[in-house]
Amino acid sequence: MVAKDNVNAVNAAGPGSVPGAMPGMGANSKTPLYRVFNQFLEAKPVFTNRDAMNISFTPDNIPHRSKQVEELGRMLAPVLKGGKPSNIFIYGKTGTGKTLVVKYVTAELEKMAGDKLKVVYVNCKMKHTADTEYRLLAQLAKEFGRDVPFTGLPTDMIYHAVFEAIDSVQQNVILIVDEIDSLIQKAGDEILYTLTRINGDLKRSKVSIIGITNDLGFIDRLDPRVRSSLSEEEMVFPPYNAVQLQDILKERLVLAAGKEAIDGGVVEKCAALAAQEHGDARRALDLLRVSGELAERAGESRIAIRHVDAAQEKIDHDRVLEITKAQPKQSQAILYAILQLSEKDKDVETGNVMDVYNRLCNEHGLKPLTQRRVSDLIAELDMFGIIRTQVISKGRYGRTRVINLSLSDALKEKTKLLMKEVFY
DNA sequence: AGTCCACAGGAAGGGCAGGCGA
DNA sequence: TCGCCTGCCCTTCCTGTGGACT
Repeated sequence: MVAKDNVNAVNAAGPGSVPGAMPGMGANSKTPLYRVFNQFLEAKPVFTNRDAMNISFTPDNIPHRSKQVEELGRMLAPVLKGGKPSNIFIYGKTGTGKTLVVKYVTAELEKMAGDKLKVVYVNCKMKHTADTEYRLLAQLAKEFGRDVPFTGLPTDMIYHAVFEAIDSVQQNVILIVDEIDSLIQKAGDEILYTLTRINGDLKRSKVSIIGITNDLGFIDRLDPRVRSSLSEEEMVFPPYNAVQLQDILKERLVLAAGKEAIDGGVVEKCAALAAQEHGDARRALDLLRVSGELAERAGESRIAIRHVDAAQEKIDHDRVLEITKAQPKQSQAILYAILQLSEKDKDVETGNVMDVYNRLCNEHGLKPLTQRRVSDLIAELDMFGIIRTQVISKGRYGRTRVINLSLSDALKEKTKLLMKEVFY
């Protein structure tokens, strides 16, 4: 194990020395870490501009989204004459360029409008940032220069602080609420009702809302009053096809690395794999970026097809293992129960998961949760994509959830090992 | 057609932690 | 210090569900 070798290297270096330090820093050129760093420094990098491969990077040109860019531009243009644009509701699946286009258009608009416009972006999926009514309001207050505690104040006080802050200067405000469905799921649609009517309480400023979601059925579940005011204008972002994804990747490669950094077929493969997942550009970029990183780590200066295969495996592994590690112990016990049951080739249903879970709790001194709570945690695991569940009726023998693991065999083994580490 | 089962899942609320102002 | 507020995790209670069984 590398970690063990490094510990030995630390001990061997003696007290006060820096393990694997670089030349000029008291380096010991024989330590394994020194060789790792040195190899990295000497290797020709695959990506000369790593930032361009990042999801959050906003390029000057967004391929295959010019229609949406222009349409959104036209909707927001009234700002330039001091008018209030309509509220806009945007939906489309993950990785279809919604956030990118909105950020790009509003940034360009801000350049032209100057002080007359303030754009505020909040992502409601960011845990502990804007995922509840209170936190969203606190985040808004902060954006407008009011410091409020992250908990403790009555909600009406926060509302007041936000209204006052927005109205302190005459301005047009565009409030971008990304992943808006997460907020409504937790906080209800009352907050949207208030926000869409905020202009009635403002004397100097005007606020327009751009709501973004990848839940296509979200708008139908809203209160009709909120629906009509939030979606004065609507935009739909269709998924990219494989050819469009190739263009996106090629454009980013020009900025990040150059065509000489990849073998033929690499871009095509990344695009094809991402196109299988509802045309997700984010997935395509991730695949290419991780492929490049794997190539670099192997000391190679070109990305080959085999790096893409390895990258796909790695992305799935990392995601699942990271989620699993971050789960509370109760959730881990439920997942472990599902893993054990699926190993025995038994029908995995809520009832027998409860049995195994209760046994695990007894063995490990955990206080078992109620069936109601376990049911929610199973639904959560489903949401993370670790398991797939389906509610079925067995007639006289009741209704239940049939649970299947959606992990490859290799990943199942790794997850099982991880669970053993946690519980034994 | 009515009954039954084993849950799913919504609603309400308890208990705790953490923060604020008086 | 105390009362009040929010977030979060959880339980309790309840209604709904849908296909097999009677």
